[in-house]
Amino acid sequence: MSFQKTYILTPPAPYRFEYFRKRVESSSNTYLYSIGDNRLSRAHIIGGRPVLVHVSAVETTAAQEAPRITLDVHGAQDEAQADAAADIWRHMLSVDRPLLPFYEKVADDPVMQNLTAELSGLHLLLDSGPFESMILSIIGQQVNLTFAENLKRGLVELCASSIDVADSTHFAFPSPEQIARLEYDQLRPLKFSQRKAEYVIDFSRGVADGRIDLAALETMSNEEAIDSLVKLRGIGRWTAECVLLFGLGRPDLLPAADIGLRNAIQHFWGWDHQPTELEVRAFAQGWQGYESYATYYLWTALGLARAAQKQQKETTPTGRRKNSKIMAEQDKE
DNA sequence: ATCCAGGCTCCTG
DNA sequence: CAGGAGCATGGA
Repeated sequence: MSFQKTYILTPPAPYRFEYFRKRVESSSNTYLYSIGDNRLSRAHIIGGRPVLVHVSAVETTAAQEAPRITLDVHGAQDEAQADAAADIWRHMLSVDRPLLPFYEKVADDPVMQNLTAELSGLHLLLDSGPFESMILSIIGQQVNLTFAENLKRGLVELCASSIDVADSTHFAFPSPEQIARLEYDQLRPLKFSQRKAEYVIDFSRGVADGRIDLAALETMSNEEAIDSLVKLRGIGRWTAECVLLFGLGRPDLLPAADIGLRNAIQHFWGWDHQPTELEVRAFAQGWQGYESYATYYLWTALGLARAAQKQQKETTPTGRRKNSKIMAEQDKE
């Protein structure tokens, strides 16, 4: 007895859905997303019940034409629940955020102009909301990405709701209540440090019992929201900024201390040193209103440049041990 | 082996 | 109050 509804999204051009698929694949988010031949699937828990969303897109090769994105929502109890799932996806895919104003804003900088042309149609691809974003960001603190994925998968499989469809299991990201019910000792065997277990569970308990009001972040300025978040144990500025960018989708967030952003500025503008946080702030004056986008494009471009470098190194081998393993790893990127 | 990962807290001097 | 150890593990 379940409700099914299909939504067609037609975001403003330029929009390339391909970037979303690649991002999901490269971050090996297999604990949340399953990748089929022509679609992505993910479960969400809404109103205490899990629903399943299949996402597919028809892309044209014309740069100025946007894709038609289809959302198939299964297992909802009623139309309101299905609509809520569709809203989450509109948010995650940034379909209501045209890119052209950003491109125009940075058009007078040749480096940025080059990047926006290269990555035309790349949108901010977000987490489902501030709670998920916070938990993922806390887990991602300090540790390498592979290890972080193991922790995330372990947490999700430990406490999340799931939907079984055709012998595959789709886990929804756990609700605050589901994580709040855990004890620290349950996360230790998953290789969480004691601290990390405390940060994740304590934050969830705060949200679950109402001490932490994530909805209130919506009406705050970036600085107000960051100030309120960093008061919480385990949450520093970097983590708060991640939540504003990837959880709330703020367009104008500048993570000026971020090592990736500083590396990117040094790399693409040919600085002889890594810019300081202060230098980043001065440098970013020209991005005003679109700092998140500029940052996101620079992270992406630097990632691609690094991958290309790696590939280059690979094609001029000096020794060829473990060839097959290295190839397999490259395929993921 | 050693050092660092898209940090942060807590302890020390 | 700056500076540094410690966290848990994987990859270079």
